[in-house]
Amino acid sequence: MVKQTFLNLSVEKQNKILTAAKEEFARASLKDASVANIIKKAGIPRGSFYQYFNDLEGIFYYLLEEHSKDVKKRLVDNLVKYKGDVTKSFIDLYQYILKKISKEENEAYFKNIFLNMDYKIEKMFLPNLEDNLNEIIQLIDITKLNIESRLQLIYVLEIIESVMMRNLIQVFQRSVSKEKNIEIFIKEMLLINSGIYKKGDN
Amino acid sequence: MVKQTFLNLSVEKQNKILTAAKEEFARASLKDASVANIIKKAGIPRGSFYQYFNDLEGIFYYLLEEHSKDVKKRLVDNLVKYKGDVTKSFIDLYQYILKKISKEENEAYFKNIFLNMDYKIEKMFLPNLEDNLNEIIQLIDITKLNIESRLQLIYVLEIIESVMMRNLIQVFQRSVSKEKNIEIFIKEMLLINSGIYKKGDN
DNA sequence: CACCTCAATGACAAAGTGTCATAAATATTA
DNA sequence: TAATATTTATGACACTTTGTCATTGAGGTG
Repeated sequence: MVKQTFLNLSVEKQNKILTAAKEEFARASLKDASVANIIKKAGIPRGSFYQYFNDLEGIFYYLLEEHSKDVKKRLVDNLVKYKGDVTKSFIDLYQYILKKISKEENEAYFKNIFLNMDYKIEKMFLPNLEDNLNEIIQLIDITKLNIESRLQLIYVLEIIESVMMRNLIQVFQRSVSKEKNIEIFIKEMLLINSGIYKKGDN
Repeated sequence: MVKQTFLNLSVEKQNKILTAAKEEFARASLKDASVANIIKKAGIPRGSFYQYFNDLEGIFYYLLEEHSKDVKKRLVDNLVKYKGDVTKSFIDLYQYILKKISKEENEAYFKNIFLNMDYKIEKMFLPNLEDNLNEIIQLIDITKLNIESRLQLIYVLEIIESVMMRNLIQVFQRSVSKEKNIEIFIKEMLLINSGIYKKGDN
């Protein structure tokens, strides 16, 4: 958890600490990173760190939250732009995230995050369906979807998010080009759209 | 990594250590568990532990491997039993895993695993598609599937595994009964089967 | 018995964690 | 302005854990 003390700090000092933290998380996963390294890089005493955050996780999730907000905003924008088309919105979102995590200055940082992505981090990273459900659901055009209830729409969103996340992780896991990776994601989305079973056989 | 020295030990001694480790991993996640606790519980000196395993992860993944083998066997059995029907095979597999992880004596252990499931653990836990692909693919009846290539079949399997895994995690994350959880998984499988888009609209 | 191989042992250095009492800085009030 | 209250800064400290390593012990073999 971030503490009020940190938020009271000048923006410059905040940034100095956040930058140091990001460097540390670019060097090592949450599991292997250390408070010791962050304070060394930021040039602050140990005690200060613990005035600002509860622990290492605190600053890790604080950093991650920025991206989370950004991703959610893009999804909402997309749903408006594509008039509620879920598939188009998520394919665009996928490309947006991919571009972001591939940026030179972010790559090592996101590599550590994605290769150690657990479901707590995933929940933080993606627009949290449980919290923002209503806002997102309202924007979706359900007339094209093969669903009969709000609950089924949630299932659809969860399936898409699962598939999206796994594909993003594979960016760092497999030696596949960005272009190929997008192609695979789109193909999987199309499979989900049309169904994996032959029509009529079900 | 497990070392040969451990495998040379008597089965009783091996079990004493594995039991202690399982207790520790029932108490805490991989991140929070400690070698110190395992050796205390097992009553072995510190040096011995490091003769048997490289580190904590070593024994963690060694334990997990047992389940991995078991799950893979069940999937193969299912594919035979259900004559290559992917959906039926995975729904049965899902129920099998759910039953196993809900067992009294396993619950705390699996809770820690699933709530801290990252993609490295996931890869270990599930029948590894990359390693066992051929064996599994051969058993699948593709005539019912809406696919045109071997590659698409892999996509289908990956989608199913993603969805399965997320639902398993939610057993421990959400306060939903086992029955309801199975129901949701089945509904999601049916959605994937028939497609999330209305037929003809695509 | 002498030798060899492999297992057992626990002291140790290194590294990190989170806390706490105290000092310093800043804000508030009289 | 001076006194007081609040907030922030600091680093020493106790504690926990890790992985190593030199030494000891046990069992088998020629």
